[in-house]
Amino acid sequence: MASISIQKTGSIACEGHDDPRGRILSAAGQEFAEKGFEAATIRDICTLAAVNVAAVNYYFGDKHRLYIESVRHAHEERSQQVPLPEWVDGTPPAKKLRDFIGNMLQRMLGFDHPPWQVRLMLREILHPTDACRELVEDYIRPHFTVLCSILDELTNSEMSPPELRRIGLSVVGQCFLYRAASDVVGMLIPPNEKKNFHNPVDLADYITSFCLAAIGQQKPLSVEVSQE
Amino acid sequence: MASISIQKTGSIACEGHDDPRGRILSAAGQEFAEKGFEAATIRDICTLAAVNVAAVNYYFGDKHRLYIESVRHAHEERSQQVPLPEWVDGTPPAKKLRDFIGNMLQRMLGFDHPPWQVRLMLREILHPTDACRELVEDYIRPHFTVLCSILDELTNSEMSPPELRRIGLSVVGQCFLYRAASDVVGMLIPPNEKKNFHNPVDLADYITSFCLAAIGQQKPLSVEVSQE
DNA sequence: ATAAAAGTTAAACAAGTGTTTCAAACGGTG
DNA sequence: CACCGTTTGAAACACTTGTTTAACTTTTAT
Repeated sequence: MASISIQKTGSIACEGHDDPRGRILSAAGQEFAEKGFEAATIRDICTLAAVNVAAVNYYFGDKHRLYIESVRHAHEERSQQVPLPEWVDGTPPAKKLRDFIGNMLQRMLGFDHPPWQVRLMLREILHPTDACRELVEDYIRPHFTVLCSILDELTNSEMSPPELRRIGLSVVGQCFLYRAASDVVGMLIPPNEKKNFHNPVDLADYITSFCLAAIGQQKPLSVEVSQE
Repeated sequence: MASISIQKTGSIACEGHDDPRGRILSAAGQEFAEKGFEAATIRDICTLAAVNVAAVNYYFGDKHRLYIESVRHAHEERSQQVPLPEWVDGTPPAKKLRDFIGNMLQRMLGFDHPPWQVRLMLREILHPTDACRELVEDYIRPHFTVLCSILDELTNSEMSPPELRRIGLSVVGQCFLYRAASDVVGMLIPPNEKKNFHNPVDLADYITSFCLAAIGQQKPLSVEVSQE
C-alpha cells in the first residue's frame, strides 16, 4: 500500500520556490487561517499552491495531518519572524515588561495587517484541536513563562507563582482582545480613534502603564488624587 | 413558489415544548455554537430538534438565515438570563465596577459550564459574519457604554472618552481571555489552581482590584513599597 | 361538511467534498 | 540506453452536503 511517510522532511528550508511540499504548507496555512478547517477545501489549497489535488494525500496523507503540519509550520515561522527580545543584565524590569508587551502586540497585530500565521494560531487557541498541545508547549508557554519571570522581578519575588500567573493573564488578556476581537473593537470605537491610538506602539505604552500602576510600580493613570 | 416568509414570529415564547420553530432555533444554536456554521449540518440540527430536514427551509428559507436568527435568539435569551445589575442612587462607583465585572464574568463563564448561547456569540465575535452588527449594537455596545460610564464616575470625569474606552477595553480584555482562550489558560496553569481561583467570584474580585489600583482608586496589588 | 391553507414527510436532486486510482513523466544510476 | 523508485496528472469513486419536490396529513375557516 502507498507508504504515507513524511518525505523530504529534511529540506523544509524554502517555500514558494519550487518545493511542492512547502507550497502546499503555505497555501494550506492561508486557507485554514481564513476559512477554518472545514470550510477550507483541498482543491482550493492545491489550486493556490499550483499542485494537483493528489499531492496533499501524497505528501501529508490526509487533510487532518496537513492541518496539524500547517499549524506547526505557522508557529515555527512566526517564532523566527518576531523573536523574543534579549535583555542585557541589569535591564530594569519595567523596561523588560514594556518590551515584552510591545513584542507581543507586534507579533499579534502585525506590522500592517496580521499575517496568516497568527490568524491560524488564533483559530487553534479559540477552538483547540489536536494541534493545540504542541502550539501551547512550544510557543505559548515559553512566552508566558518569560512574562511571569519579568513580573516576579518587578514585584521583588514577593508574590506567589499563582498570583504572578494571574497578573500575567491580565497582561495577556489586554493584548489578546485587540487581536481576537479586533472587528468588534473596531465597531465599538470611532474610526479615527482606532487610527490614532490603536497601533502596537501606543497600545504597548498604555497597557504597560496600566499594569505597572496596578502593581504599584508607577503612579496611577488617573491624575485625580482628591481622596488622598 | 413557496413563500419563505417568517411565519409564527409572534409566538417565540416557549422552546422545546411543541413549537417546531423554537426547537429548530434551539437545536441550531447548540450545533452552530459547538461546530461552527460550516461544520454544523442541517440534518444534525433537525435530528436534534426532532423535525424533518425540510422544516429548516420551510421556516427559515435556508441555512444562512437560520444562522442569523439563531444568533439573534441566543443573545436575546442570554440578555434576560443574566441581566445587568440595577444600582440605587448613591452606590459607590467602585462597587458598581465590581458588580459589573462579576456580572460580565457570570455571563461569559456561566454558572457551571458556559451555555451554548455564549459560545455562539463568541464565535460571531471572533469571526464576524452578517449577524455581528446586530449583536454588537443590541448586546455588546449597551454593556460597554455602561462600563465606560462607571469608569467615568470612578475618575471624576477627568478622563476623555477615548481614555475611558481604552480602560474599558482593559477591563473587558481581562475577562474575555478566560472565556475565549479558556482551554489554553487551562493548559498554562495547574489544575488545582484553576479549581481554586478561576471561578467568577474570585476572578471578579481580583480583576476589580487590579483595575481600581491601575486608576488609583485602591492601593496597588504589590505590598512592596520599597521605592516610595 | 367541505375546501383551502398550513404543516409535515420521505425521497430525490445537483453540487461539492475528501480520497483513491492508475498511468504517464521525471531524474538519477547501473 | 534501460532500469528504477519517486513524483505528477486527470479522472473517477464513494459519500455528504444544502436544497427541492411532490405527496400526504392536519388545521382552520366558511
